[in-house]
Amino acid sequence: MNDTKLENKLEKRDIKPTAMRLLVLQFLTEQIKAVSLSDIENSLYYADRSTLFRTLKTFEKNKLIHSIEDGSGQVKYAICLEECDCSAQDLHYHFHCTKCTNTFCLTSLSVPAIDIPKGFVMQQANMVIKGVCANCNQ
Amino acid sequence: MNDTKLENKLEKRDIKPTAMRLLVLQFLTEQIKAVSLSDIENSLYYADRSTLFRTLKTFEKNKLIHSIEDGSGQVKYAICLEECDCSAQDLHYHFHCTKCTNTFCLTSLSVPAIDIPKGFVMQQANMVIKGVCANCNQ
DNA sequence: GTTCTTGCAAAATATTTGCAAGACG
DNA sequence: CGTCTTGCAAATATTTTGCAAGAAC
Repeated sequence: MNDTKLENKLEKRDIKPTAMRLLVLQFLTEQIKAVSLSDIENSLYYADRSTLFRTLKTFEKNKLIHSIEDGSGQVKYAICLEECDCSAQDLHYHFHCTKCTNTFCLTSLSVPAIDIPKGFVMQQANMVIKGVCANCNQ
Repeated sequence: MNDTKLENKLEKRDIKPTAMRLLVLQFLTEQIKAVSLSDIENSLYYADRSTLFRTLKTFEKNKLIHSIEDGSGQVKYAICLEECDCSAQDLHYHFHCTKCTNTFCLTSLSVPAIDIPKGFVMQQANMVIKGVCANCNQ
């Protein structure tokens, strides 16, 4: 993906496109799995941890990415789909492989409507399936 | 619940019923919400954090309780249903209220079968719905 | 006496914030 | 100049482990 497209993605979510943010976004775009703060820190090793942290928070707040708590002890982040605003309608499952500890978005599988109890209001969800991924299961 | 019943619960899961473990189990049994290590520490304030930690790990390994990562930054624990062995068949949703930060098991709502991709093996899951609970939503 | 459990202390891991320097407009 | 962003450092929060004393059998 070229820089112009990345810039557009940021601006569409009202995020000022700085060099750092473009790098982080590019990195996230290249991934097929959800990544942790440490993953990013190790890949963009010249970037500071707190900058990355705040970048991710900004991205998440503006719904460019979503976070996943997969039980690994580290929060993972992944890019949202183009039109996603991370509402209850945009739900998808995540798969966390307990062998390789990778976490993938299963975007092709939408979560069926959930009939939550009366009085409860659903805003978002964190759906993580745990097991062994196809790659580790050979 | 009396001590004999609590003891039976532990022995049924091959856990030696010590005084500490009975206290922790009793506390967990009394809760209508999932509790964190800190919650237990504050309630059983004479008990040591690491003892409680190891007690919970033992309980979890032997499938007396299950853990929930609700994104609060703290792992929460809740008692399994009587015949639950926390396999994929025993799945239920959890509701995490972002106002009061409480997390409840929605045991009445079973999770529909999930058609995960070929080659993937599902072992367990962490299903957390986030929003506002009935109590906070008044 | 051997094994399991517990308590104290400290280590390890992750997240989050304060503050000042720098970039941007 | 004023606001936003970044980097360094340190604080905070939570989980996890080492080790020795004690309890259980």
